Amino acid sequence: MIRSKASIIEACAALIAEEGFSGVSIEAVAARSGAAKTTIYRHWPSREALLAEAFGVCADAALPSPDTGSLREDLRVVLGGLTLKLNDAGWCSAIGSLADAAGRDVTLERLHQTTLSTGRRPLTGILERAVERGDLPPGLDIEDAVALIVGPLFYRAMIARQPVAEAFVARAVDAALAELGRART
Amino acid sequence: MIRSKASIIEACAALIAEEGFSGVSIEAVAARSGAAKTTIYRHWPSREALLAEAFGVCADAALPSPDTGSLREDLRVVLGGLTLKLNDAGWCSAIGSLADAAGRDVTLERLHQTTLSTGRRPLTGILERAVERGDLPPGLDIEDAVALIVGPLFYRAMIARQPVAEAFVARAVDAALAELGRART
DNA sequence: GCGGTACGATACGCCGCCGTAGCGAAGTGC
DNA sequence: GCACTTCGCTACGGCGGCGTATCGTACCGC
Repeated sequence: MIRSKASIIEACAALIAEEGFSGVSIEAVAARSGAAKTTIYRHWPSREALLAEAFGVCADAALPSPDTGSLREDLRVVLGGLTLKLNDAGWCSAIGSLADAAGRDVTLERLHQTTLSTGRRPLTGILERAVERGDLPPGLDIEDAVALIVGPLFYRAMIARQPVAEAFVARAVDAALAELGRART
Repeated sequence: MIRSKASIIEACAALIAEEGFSGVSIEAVAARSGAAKTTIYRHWPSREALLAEAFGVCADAALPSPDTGSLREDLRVVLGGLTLKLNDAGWCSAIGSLADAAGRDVTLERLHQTTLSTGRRPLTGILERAVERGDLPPGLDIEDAVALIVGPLFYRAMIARQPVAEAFVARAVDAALAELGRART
């Protein structure tokens, strides 16, 4: 039947958003989903397996992946999508608690890195196309560029824990592009 | 006597650095410090009180607060200090786990905000003096400026979880200053 | 409508942690 | 050196989570 699986994952994702990655217990998932604890253990071998699967649900919703031909416009679109997520407490809780837990568990570190690299793919794509067009200098370090662009946004939302305003995103883009547009030292 | 208090705080700070803010139990502190659980409860009314006090130890070590008259040089010094902390796994664990937990507990949110505003005071001081000297435009939004400057560094260390290189810090400074030096829109 | 499967409910033993209590042994002040 | 404080040790009842086992039942395909 597997009619319970979906509701279990949904409940688990909601709990991750509320309580954080390490604050979710199987008992709580069972209570919230209406499923029995036994049923959960029938579907997943361990707590980690369930969490990993449920995590995708609340963090994987992809960013837009525009290709307008204009670097600035592409960035505006993709960072608009990112801003929506950064201003969502549940998303921040999920990502933040996983990032935190990743420092103490190799398995979680892998999950976190996978999530990260999947999530920023739209952005790296934009940057690579901009390099091909000549809008950004060749040999650009994509990793550095991503950190320069989204770093201020993540800091604002997840460290300072304050809302990310559209005007601030614009400033961050201006700052990053001013630097990235220069030939490298 | 109070000879036990110091060792308890020290053990608690070490555990925060290792296990994160919400991964510390009184029993673990007792075992690690050599003190009895009873003694801990004699000194602190609750787990939270102890954690708050111990947190200061492993996160409060102040950044340098230079005033060389040169904005770039001041930034170089203070961000050098910050980079040392960001490349320390214990510091990241402490700050990151508190930032994460702050989303679910008002008391911890206050502690986190206090830690943040204390920690960035050297940086805000530098920026304010630069504005007074005319090196930065008047009316500069200090909050925005701080996020622009340190955001990429925090992202690199605590989100991407990779080492922060000196060259990257230089690029982040260049990017932020290029934007901050402009008149605001 | 009959077998098989997926499920819910309950109960179990185990563990780790909570916060408290009682006691005896050190160290400290005078 | 005596009173007093601080401390370590042990034990307690309670709680919540773990992962497993058992049993009864609802749903499915055919």
